[in-house]
Amino acid sequence: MDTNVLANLLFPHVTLTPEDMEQRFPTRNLPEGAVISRMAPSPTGFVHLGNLVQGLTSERMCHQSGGLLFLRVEDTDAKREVPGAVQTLIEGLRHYNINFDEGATIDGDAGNYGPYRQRQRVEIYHVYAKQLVLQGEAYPCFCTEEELADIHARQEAEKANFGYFGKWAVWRDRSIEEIKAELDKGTPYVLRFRSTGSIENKIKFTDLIKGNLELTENDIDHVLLKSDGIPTYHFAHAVDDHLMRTTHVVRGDEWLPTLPFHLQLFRSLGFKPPKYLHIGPLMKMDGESKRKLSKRKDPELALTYYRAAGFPVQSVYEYLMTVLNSNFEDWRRANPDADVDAFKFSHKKMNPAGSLFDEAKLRDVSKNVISRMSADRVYDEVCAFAKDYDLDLYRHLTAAPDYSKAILAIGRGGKKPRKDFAVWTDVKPYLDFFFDDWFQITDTYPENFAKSDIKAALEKFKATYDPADDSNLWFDKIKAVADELGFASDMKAYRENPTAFGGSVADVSMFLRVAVTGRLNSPDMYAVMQILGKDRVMARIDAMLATL
RNA sequence: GGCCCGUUAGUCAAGCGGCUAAGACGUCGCCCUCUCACGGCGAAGGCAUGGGUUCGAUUCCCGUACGGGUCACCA
Repeated sequence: MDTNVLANLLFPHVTLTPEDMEQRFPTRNLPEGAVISRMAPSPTGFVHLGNLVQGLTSERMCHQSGGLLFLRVEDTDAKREVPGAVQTLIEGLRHYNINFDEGATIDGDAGNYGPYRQRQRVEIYHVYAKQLVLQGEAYPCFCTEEELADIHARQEAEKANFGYFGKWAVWRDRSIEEIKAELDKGTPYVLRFRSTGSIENKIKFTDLIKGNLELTENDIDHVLLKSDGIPTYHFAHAVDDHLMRTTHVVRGDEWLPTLPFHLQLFRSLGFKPPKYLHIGPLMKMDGESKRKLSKRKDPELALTYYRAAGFPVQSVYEYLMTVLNSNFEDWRRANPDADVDAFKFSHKKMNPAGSLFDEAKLRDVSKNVISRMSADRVYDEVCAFAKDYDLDLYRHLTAAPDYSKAILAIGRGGKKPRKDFAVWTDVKPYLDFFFDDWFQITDTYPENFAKSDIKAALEKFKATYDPADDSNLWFDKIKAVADELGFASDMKAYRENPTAFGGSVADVSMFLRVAVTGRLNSPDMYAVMQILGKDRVMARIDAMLATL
């Protein structure tokens, strides 16, 4: 067959050539070793952990190598497109420190290698589609959906491999006349790749994460252009990543099975393939077994889930880093205050297998992250969270910012900061007793203490409490109260001979704690009283006394 | 079913032919000038399995099992 005739029949409007494209999108002028990579999501409006894992890897590799990261919107499937998705995506990723140097923006494009939305690149794809037809490596296929389903059914019956190949590839070797006849009728068609591969052959391939792989050649005549003229992912991937001069493709390892096809495409098009990093999936426990996190079943896959659950952005970010680069945790311990950007990310530290998503670990990372924040920062973040998810908390905090910050500053800073919060929803139960309208007695005294002792302790403390005292003097006074009651003021002595005393200074403290905070547990009582102020402390003790 | 990837404790993981097989989370126990939160110390717990190669295999090769992925005009 004269491929020239076919090419002009299918693409009469295409006058540009691959050479024109090369000139329009020249090789980028970047230093040796600079990584050029991209995020190429479809605009479904659903930003998930998988996106973030991939994006983080790309972003780190690009920006640590002096390269650049761009955003390309894979909107070739119009059915899945959600309005506003690009904005959601860009903003979501920006939260996580993923910023693009180039590519699609909320309302357009930025950069010289665009357009960055695939549906706007149709004429570019057609240049190469025509080229492949000319080379005899692509042909039209007029099969209907039903015919393809029938082929699949017959393959199933014959226990044959699935797919459009070999004898099943019914349009592969039709005459130009037959093709023209269908074209004249206006029958819709797709453009297929004419694969010369065989499943008898293996190809060797080195993935930057998985290492050396041995894959079976592709023998399927995959679709290049859909019947609406829009390319499939595969074809767009080859054309775009070549023209946009991508050096590294980071993607989920669900793409591994189609990699041989992609490699074929690059070769047929005369492109040098990029380096690939195929990341294992994030899994979760489902009963007894693991499985890949799924969009439909697992709400925790969505980034919005973590925001609603109250995880700081930085916590999710650092958790993901620990999953991606196993030495991140060690680095963080050694550099607790360093900016995360200072960590040297390496694809060599990435695990070839999938990882189980571990919320307990996330919580631990988060506690550490939050413990390193200043009180002001915590205040700001909690307010931002509460504004959307807990208005009551928001109002309390914003009505008394200095008071709130003082509370949040307890045990913060220093070498061994408190780690009370993993998520922002932990904040309210931690500090609610500081606010009079929330304060209530939730814990009660153990039965084995006489009310008279409790009463005496509270009264004695009241008589001597002076907020001007430093913490040592404050505590000495409590010890004195203990002594007067016949309680041990020295814990060591008490532990050695508990029966010799009515109780200990710890118990006296507990009497005060319940009266003042309403609970058996609280942060340091000295700090608590300092923040509450003498009036509140006295009022609460009086209220407790009234019940005894 | 075909093809592919993976497999070190409950989880995340170091390890890259010779080690009593790191560390972290979780669990449990003990300690720590008032509880809690920290912090410290300690414990339980592991190289899926069978063959090779080798003086020697967690490490290399093959099989098996198990887990995962993929076989669309979705990405």
